[in-house]
Amino acid sequence: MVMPDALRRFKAEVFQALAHPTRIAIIDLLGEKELSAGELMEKLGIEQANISQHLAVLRSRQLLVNRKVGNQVFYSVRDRLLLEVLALMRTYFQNHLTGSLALAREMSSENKRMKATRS
Amino acid sequence: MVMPDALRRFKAEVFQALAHPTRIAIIDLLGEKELSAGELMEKLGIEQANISQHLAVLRSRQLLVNRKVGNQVFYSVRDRLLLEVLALMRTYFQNHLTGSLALAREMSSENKRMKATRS
DNA sequence: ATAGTATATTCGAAGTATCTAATATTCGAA
DNA sequence: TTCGAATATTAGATACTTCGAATATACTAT
Repeated sequence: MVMPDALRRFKAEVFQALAHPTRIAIIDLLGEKELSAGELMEKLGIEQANISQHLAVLRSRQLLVNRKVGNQVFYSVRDRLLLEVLALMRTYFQNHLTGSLALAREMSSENKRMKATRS
Repeated sequence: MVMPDALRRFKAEVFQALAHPTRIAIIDLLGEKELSAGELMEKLGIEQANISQHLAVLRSRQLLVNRKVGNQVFYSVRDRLLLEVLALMRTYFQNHLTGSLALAREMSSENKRMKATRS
């Protein structure tokens, strides 16, 4: 029996939300601790409007929640289960990165550092 | 320290591959057993060219492998870890589906059946 | 009230994804 | 070798995503 289409669309939307390097970086950072939009902007070194747009995507798919404190808006991951999914994916990526040759070349110098750190 | 950009792009590509309802359906079906392109086409009821294109996406990101048997091409999931990721996501979706109101409405009749089946 | 800071939204250009229809390739059987 | 079946690729139309620039909103402090 085939999964209901509505559920497949829902899943696809969540994956779609994760399908951008900047948004992956955002979720990884927020997995450690809550951060304001401005702090994220600083850490990622991208335009204010751009991060705001990416946050809007993650909000609209309900991967993030936010709370206002005065002038600032602090974001965090809505459900830590999502972080477990990402952790599992990390294992997956480690299994297959070396098979991805063009990438391996591009990353040869960053490789050792990476293995020592969390992602 | 921020994750290297090349790695973030690689991850994003994998999520991108999962970011389509038809492709999610394909992976779910192949999680049970190897199937030919034609069998997938039949089960999903979509155009031949279309499924072939979706299979090409999944192949190019190396989520699937294939073997030829005469005229046919059989596909299977390359790494079962990916299926574990999808299984975890199922739990995630169950936690949040009910919060997604428009969807809940759309699915009200399929709901009980769904909980009884694997997805 | 006004100015300043933090964040969100809108707009338009450029790029990417998706679909169908048409065509190409590959293989086995007659 | 030609035919038919299974699959892949290409082409072109349409829809979606992404970006930076400009503008809007919301809140604080003066």
